[in-house]
Amino acid sequence: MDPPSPEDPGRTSGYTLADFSMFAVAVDVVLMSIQQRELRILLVQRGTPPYRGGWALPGGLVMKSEPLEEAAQRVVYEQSGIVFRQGHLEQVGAYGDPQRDPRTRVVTVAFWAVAPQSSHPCLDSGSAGPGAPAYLEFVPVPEIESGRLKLAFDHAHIVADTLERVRANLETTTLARRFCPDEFTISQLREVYEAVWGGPLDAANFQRRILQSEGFVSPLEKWRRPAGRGGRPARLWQADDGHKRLSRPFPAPWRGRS
Amino acid sequence: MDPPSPEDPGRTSGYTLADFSMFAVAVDVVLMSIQQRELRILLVQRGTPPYRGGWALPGGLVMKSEPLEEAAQRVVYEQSGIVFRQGHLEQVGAYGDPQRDPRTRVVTVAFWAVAPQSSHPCLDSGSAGPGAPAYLEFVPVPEIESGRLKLAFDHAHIVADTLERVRANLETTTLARRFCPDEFTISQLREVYEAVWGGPLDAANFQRRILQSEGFVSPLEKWRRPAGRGGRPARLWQADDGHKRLSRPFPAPWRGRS
DNA sequence: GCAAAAGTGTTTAAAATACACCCATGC
DNA sequence: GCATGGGTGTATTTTAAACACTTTTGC
Repeated sequence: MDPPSPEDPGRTSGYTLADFSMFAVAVDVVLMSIQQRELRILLVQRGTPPYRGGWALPGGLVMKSEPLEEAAQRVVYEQSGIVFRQGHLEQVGAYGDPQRDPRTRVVTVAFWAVAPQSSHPCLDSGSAGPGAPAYLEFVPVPEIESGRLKLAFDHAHIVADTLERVRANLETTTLARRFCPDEFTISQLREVYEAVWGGPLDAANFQRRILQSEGFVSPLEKWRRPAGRGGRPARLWQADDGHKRLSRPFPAPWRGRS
Repeated sequence: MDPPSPEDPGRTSGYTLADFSMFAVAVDVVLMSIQQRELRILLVQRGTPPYRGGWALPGGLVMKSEPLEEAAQRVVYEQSGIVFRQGHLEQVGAYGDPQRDPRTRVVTVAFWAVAPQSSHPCLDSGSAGPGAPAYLEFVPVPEIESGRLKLAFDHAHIVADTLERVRANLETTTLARRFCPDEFTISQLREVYEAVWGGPLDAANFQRRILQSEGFVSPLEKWRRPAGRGGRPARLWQADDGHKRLSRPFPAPWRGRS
């Protein structure tokens, strides 16, 4: 909208009720998982037009009296069979460009969530209705960010915004714990940072830095046996309560310093 | 939604088209301004039910083919006469609780923006239709955060989320420049930080820290005469291009350190 | 001259970085 | 023993914080 000229007689005049229509409201979910030390995002191959055969985020329309968060959990379950924790769901934002869906105007609310590590997506054999995906898998983030994979709608935009948010939040909050099981080692936590930031961290300094942050992790009197070809047993830790902002940001080497 | 039981025969069965309805979509805007060294937010006193007479954020329904950002600019202009820059508009998120509006289900997309310092809101004498506010003013943030002022709908929640975001972004981005005019002094920039964070900063250390951050400000060969009872003239600076993430976060004393 | 605001210098404390080194295990 | 991963110690560099001090103006 051009800045309206101040000499307009009445600023709210000129509209009729027909100008204000109802909208289709949808949710799209960026479901993340770390597998083989790589950050991955669940993508579905669309079984119906538009963008039939193209890659997209799991998503769908919100029901009449359904909270947005519940819709996000529902569509992920319907399309992949994956159930994730309520606390591990966070909003990215609303995407409402009038042209974003070629069929009709849709405002979509994007969420991101963490899938349990063990979870593997599976198609719903019982239903192949509209919206049912043809195929789905956890795709490594580098493959998506390279641009080789074309995503439907504005989903590339949604993914980019989400990754920026998640990477930034790793610096300033205790978010990394969400990617870990209930009991975890400091190395597992470090692998989260390395997978999301996409680069190695000094294990010694990482350990100290985490333990210095109050309210991040608490020690357990348990140890994990070394896997593979040996190594000292690692102490297990549990997450402290709540999703907190760190008192001091966690230093991120992945961004060029001035 | 409870986690659905895995033995459900078909995950997508059981819905009919009637379950997916159309929604009213609105925008609400947290318009900020620094006046008398205080951060303030534009609030309108509602002229129509619900919450008639209560305080609320400027907002309204989105039109059929209107981008969300344009709707945000439009409703602020209609309700206050204030026009702000496109670049100074950022989304906070979508708020879609089924009970958030007592009349019908409304999904609102919240934005925050910066008003030019000189701008003062005025009612639209030409129109008193539905949605036209009865009164409006820039209310100091401490007054809102104290809880003495009750806000309509979930607007207290929107304001809280916005303030958290803006305060955090001052640390990690060059956001503060948006609150300044085209040419400004380092003290003016510091006053932005002090108003938003709500506490004093060391002027000497602040100056150095800003100048060390590449891509924040560029010097002009201009100086501002001291106001009031004297003082050394201050150099004027201009904002470097774009809204950038700082290479190193700006230290915030307002958050307790561990 | 004196007060006020802008801006620089200097000292001290704290934090990040790099990396050497010890610990406990599997084979 | 040796490789492997867990974990601690320590020297070095970088950054933040506190505040003394100089500069340039208005009155």
